[in-house]
Amino acid sequence: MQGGSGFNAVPPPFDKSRVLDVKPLRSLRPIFPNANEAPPFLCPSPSGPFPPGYSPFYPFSMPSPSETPDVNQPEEPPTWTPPAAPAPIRAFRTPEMANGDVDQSGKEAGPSNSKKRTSSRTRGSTSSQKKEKRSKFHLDPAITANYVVPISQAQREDGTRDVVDCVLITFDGLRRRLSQLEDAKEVPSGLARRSDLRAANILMTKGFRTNMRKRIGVVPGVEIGDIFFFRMELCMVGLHSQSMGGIDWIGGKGSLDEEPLAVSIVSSGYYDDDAEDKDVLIYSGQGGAMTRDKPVGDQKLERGNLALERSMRRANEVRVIRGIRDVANPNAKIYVYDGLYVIQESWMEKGKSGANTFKYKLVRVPRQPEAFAVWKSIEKWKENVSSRPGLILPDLTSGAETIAVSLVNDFDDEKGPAYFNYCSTPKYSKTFAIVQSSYGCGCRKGCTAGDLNCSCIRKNSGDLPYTTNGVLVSRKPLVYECGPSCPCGANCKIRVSQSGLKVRLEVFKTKDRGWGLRSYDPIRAGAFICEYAGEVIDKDRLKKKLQEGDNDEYIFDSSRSYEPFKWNYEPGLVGEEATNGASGDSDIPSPVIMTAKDFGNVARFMNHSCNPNVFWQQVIYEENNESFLHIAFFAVRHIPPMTELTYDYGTLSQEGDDSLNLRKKKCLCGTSKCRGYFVL
DNA sequence: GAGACCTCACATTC
DNA sequence: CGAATGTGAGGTCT
Repeated sequence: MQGGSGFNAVPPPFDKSRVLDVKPLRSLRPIFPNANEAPPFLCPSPSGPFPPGYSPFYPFSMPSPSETPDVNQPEEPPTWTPPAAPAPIRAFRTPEMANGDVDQSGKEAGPSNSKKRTSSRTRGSTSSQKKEKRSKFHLDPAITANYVVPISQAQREDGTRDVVDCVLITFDGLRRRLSQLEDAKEVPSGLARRSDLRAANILMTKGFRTNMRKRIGVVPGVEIGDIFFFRMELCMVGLHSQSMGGIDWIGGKGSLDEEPLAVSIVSSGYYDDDAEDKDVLIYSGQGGAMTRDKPVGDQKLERGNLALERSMRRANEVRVIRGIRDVANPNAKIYVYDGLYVIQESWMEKGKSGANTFKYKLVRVPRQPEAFAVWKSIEKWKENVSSRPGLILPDLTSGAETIAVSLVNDFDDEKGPAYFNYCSTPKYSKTFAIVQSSYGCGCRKGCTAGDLNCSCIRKNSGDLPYTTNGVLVSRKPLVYECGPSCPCGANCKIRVSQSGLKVRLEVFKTKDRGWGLRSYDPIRAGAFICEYAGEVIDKDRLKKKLQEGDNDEYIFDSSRSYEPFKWNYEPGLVGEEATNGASGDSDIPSPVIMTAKDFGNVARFMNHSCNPNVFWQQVIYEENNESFLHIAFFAVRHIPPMTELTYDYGTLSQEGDDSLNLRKKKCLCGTSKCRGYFVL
């Protein structure tokens, strides 16, 4: 995920200047360097003098840069070693098997034997070693044992952007796969529910997590504006390690000289917090709420409440995560990391039920990039498009898409991109129809997961390629969607990419890369964004076009070389040798080349990045009794609103052709993985 | 070290 | 659709 709050062409995915802004705000550096060596608690006056070993408090004095962990250090990408042998997750044990074989699964899980190693009381550098406990779930050992954990011990303690991305992408890949199995009821009931918890449990048991060392302030690799779709995601990247609790803290384990200090809170609306203001949050303490076996009671100054109280006295920063109702899925919440806050005051008041409730007034530390504030602005723009500053056109598609796409320039005076014809689907000439016997499935009521009588599901190797939420489960050489001759209705789960835009997009002027594309809505990993529409041409015509000096900057070419990246949880499908899940695979009838110079859709505005947040996937479905390939774009990871959408344009597979080499351009993606150039 | 306790989840059902 | 409900997880703490 990329930080995504810049209004003005912040080059995602990694705007270093923005992160630099955050750094000085970090104040109290290791308060508890080590539980065993920590000096007794001291509370210096804000203006000093400060006891040795303590940094002064912000804002009275800035911490010295050398004491601030450098979020922007060159990152060591996690080395990714796929398992030696493919281990499909489909191989779940039945409960009977698992119960009869508990010892074996424990043994096979490897690290689980090491739980004696450290006392659970030790904190600091050894804290993560105790975590390698046994999973509660009885999985086929082949799933867990073969899995090489690509997270080093150091990365487990302290993350980087790449490690955080890796953890989240792996988590959601596994979660989607489990969810797919659950939908298909391929797993014994009861084992499959809550794929989020199960995925997190499997990975965390293997030590597949980061930032386990709890800390006050900045969490390396997590950026303000990052979004999460499950509480477990917050745990896995060390942003907030309580799986349910709203307040997370360190210290205070019963000893008097070690007071608890809050590190983070999640405001999700369970208590009546006041979360309307973008910079101020009135947060309720924990406890006292009515549960099944307990009536409403007064809150006590203990646990999280005590930690918040102590953090207020010390003017410590507290990370704030705001839970927001997901408009696309009203049952669910999206968690937005809104940066650091300080607690300005606290009081006790009578809640609705008459019981005493703690209240904390948290105020956002200034000079941080906007996050929640962006959401508030977008809310207004969506109500009334003309309130969007810099708006040129409310809908540049002139109604061709199901959802309007704004054209905005809040950067300079340019009035819009060069003229082109908007078309929402690719223009194929007859010669490109795929010779393929086309036949529909027979599902009258819509295709249901696990129904192997459905020929469309069978074409997708027996899986429904999308989850119930319409999220793509795995990258594949080809995804088969239902077509017009399928009797399933338009609401069929296998009609995701053909049903048009789902998120509110904006074409905007970037600061140095022409026009770009971004979204007002949050986009979760695997969600469909748009397809690539243009005129389909063949290789020869492309070559000729370029030799004639046509300066076409809107080419899509699936036959280029694409940087491999791991997205599916399943090892083997998209492995180290496979490229973009496409080229070189015999499943692909023919490469797809399109130009969107004269005819195209929003996808023509997506810029290149060497570390993109969007990937393409070939999709096929039949139209007018002939099948055509489509290029559909899906989110690599969760993408916060207003983050520029980018994909990898790929590199040329055959070097030496001058007309092609001329199309190399200097890359401005600014990511740590930048190759230095890209190909138009 | 085992287990009780705490908790602003989530999905499903009504 | 909101409320009710059941099954949860990691961390804290005894």
